[in-house]
Parts: sequence; C-alpha cells; structure tokens
Amino acid sequence: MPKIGMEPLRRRALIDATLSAIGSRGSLDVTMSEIAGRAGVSSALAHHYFGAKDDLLQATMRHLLTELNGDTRHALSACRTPRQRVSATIAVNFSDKQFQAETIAAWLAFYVEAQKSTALRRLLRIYARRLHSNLMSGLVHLMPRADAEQASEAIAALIDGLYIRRALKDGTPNAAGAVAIVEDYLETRLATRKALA
Amino acid sequence: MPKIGMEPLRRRALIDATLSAIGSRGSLDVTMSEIAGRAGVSSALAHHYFGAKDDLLQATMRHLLTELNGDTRHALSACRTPRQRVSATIAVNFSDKQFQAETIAAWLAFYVEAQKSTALRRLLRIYARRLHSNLMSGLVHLMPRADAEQASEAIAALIDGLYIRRALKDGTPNAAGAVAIVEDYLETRLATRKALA
DNA sequence: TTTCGTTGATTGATCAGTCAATAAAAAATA
DNA sequence: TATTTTTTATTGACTGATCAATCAACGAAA
Repeated sequence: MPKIGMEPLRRRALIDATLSAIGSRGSLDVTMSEIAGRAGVSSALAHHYFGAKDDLLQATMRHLLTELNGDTRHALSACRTPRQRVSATIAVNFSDKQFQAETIAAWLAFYVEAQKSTALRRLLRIYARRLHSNLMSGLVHLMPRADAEQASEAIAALIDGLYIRRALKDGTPNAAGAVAIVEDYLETRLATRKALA
Repeated sequence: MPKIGMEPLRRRALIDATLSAIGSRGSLDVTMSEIAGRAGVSSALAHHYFGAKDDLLQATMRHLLTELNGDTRHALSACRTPRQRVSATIAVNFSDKQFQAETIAAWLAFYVEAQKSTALRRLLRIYARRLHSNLMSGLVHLMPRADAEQASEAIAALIDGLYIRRALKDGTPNAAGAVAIVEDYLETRLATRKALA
C-alpha cells in the first residue's frame, strides 16, 4: 500500500463508489459505510476526506457535471455548422458513457434531492444553463430567436424525460431510439419551416 | 369529534397529509410523525390504519393515479375526433389540478422510489400504459402506426421532462407554456405529414 | 361488554459524524 | 547516516439523534 499522495486517489475512488452505490440502490439513500466499503476503505476515512455526507454527494454531482461538460466541449469542437452543433449537443447526452444505468439513476436522484439542497439546485441550474446555451448557439442560426427558445426548451425537456423513462425501463430501451426521437423532433421542426417558406 | 366510521375519513386525511408533506419537503423523506401531525392525529394511528409506511406511500400514489385517471376519462368523454383525444390527454396532465407543485414533487419522488420498490414500479407502469394507450387511441387515426408509436413516446417523454423542469422552477414556469410546447410538437408533426403528402 | 378510535411511551435499529489511537512516511535534526 | 519529530493515512469503537413500528391502556360508542 503506497502511503504517498493518497488524497486524490481516495477522493476519486470514493466518488466512483458513490456513483456505483447510487446506481445500484437507485437513490441517494446510501450509507457512508456502503460507499466507503465499495471504495475499500472505512467510513471514517470518507468523512476524513469529504467532511459531511452532503459534501461527498455534491462532489459526486460536480464530477458528473464535469464529465458531461468535457464530453460536450470535445464533441462541439469537431462541429462546422450550427446544425451539427445542435445534433452534437443532443448526441452527447445519449452517448454510451452518459446514457448508462448508473449515471441516469444518479441524475434522477440528484434532481429530487435538489428540491431540498440549495447547493445541488445550484449545480443543476448550471447544467441547465449550459445545455440551453449550447443548443441555442446552433438553433439561433436556424430559426427565429423565439422559435429557437422554444425548441431548446422542448429538446431539454425531451432529454430529461427520456432519462426518466430509461431509468424505469419502460419504453425507449436503447440510446439509439432516444436520439431518434429527439432528432426527429428537430428535423421535423426544421422541415416545417422550409415547407412553409 | 364524531367517533363513528372514522376509518375512511382518517385514511383520506392521511393520504392528503402525505401528499402535502411530500410536496413541502420535496421528497419521500418525510416521517410518519410529520404526516400524522399534518393530519391532526398521532403517528400510532397512521400505523393503525395503514400498517407500514410503505403501504401509506403506495396508497398515496394510488390516489394520485386514480385522480389522474378520473380527470382523463372525464376529459376524453367530451371528445369527438381523434385529434381532440390527443390534445385532451395532453391537457389533463397540465391542468390546474395536476400541474401543481405538490403533485409534481410527489410524482418525481415516486419515480425515484420506484427503482427500489417493485410495488411502486408496478403502479408507475400502469400510468405509463394508460397514457400510451390514450395517446395512441387518437394518434393511430392521424398517422401510420409506427409514426404514432414514436409520437406517443415523444409526448410521454415531453410530459415527464416538463414535470421535472417545473419541479426545479427552471424554464417553463407556467402550465400554458408547457402545453404550448407539447402541442407545438404535435402540430408540427401533423403539419409535416400534410405538407409532404 | 365487546368493538372502535386513539394515544403516550417505549423499543430496536440504523446511521452520520467524532475521536482517540496506531502505524508508516517525510522532514528535520543531530 | 542515524535520530527524533512531524505530518499523513487509516481505523475501530463510540455517541447521539432520528425514526419506524409496537403495545398496553383508556375513553367512548354500539
């Protein structure tokens, strides 16, 4: 066991363990012992590095946010047209890495918890703003601003809704189907504009 | 205090209290004492009438489901065309009675809890099936079955997504805006079919 | 006098969070 | 280099709070 610079390793391991615990339980009702156990350490150590449980939960959510943001930036960097930007922004949310039982369960649980915790609510708002701004950066070139605003709202709602449905394993089992639904919405929206013009 | 036939009154009061407790806490993390207190009785009485806490939670969710179903039946009974049926099905979900902070918070919380509880999951599945069947009963007359299937999936996801966003008080503040988004999706979908025909 | 409605008090379990103690690594000092 | 000292990593054991669930008891209605 190396005893040098354990802090970042442990923090990361604990965040991963939190994610997998939330994923398997399907909610934030996981004990510190459960999390620590999955990370292979004692619950006391988890408290040592993160303080309160809420802090660990926040750090976990921040991690999710960072990952999604990184993936999005990467995907957007390859885009040449506004149209591509919109599709890329959508696609990231349904990529193999993001659209995964564990991650989805965590997002959903955080959404609920955000109604109690202002800190989580703030983080979720950051996510919402980023998504909106990414979508708008493309949509605004494809339709009038008011329309773009509504389309962005609809796409965001569609993504959230598909996440929920995926969590419940009701309809929309695969990521491909989910993307198809959102893309179809977008495509239809754009086609209508063209047809009416 | 009348002491005759208290059971149905108490049960109803406890369910209402559960709903309002969940609404104000924003999650299912409410104590039996809190609920019983809101209903003006002791926690022991809540256990007396409902047994375990889970049973009370289930009864509360069943109540939500019953209400929604009643409202939907009523709305559908006034419809003359398939097109109206679809709009009516959508509208009910955003009616003043349903699209309310308290109710929305409860739905969201139940969605999360359903990942742990098979009983709740079964109830949620009933809701999903009903919604799908109601939507399809109209859509199937307006477009090919495969398209209708996808549209139904999209509308269901939109509704769930708009509920989430409402819970977080991010975009989509009012019910009217939410309906507009779903109706716009539907309208665009139908208009495209016409334009291409 | 049995059944119904009701509660206060209690129990037992679960957990978040703390703390004192231990061991090993790093740094400082001799 | 050998030593003491300090910092880092880690835990088992404990505490205190919270809660679901139970139960014995009591008053009133049937």
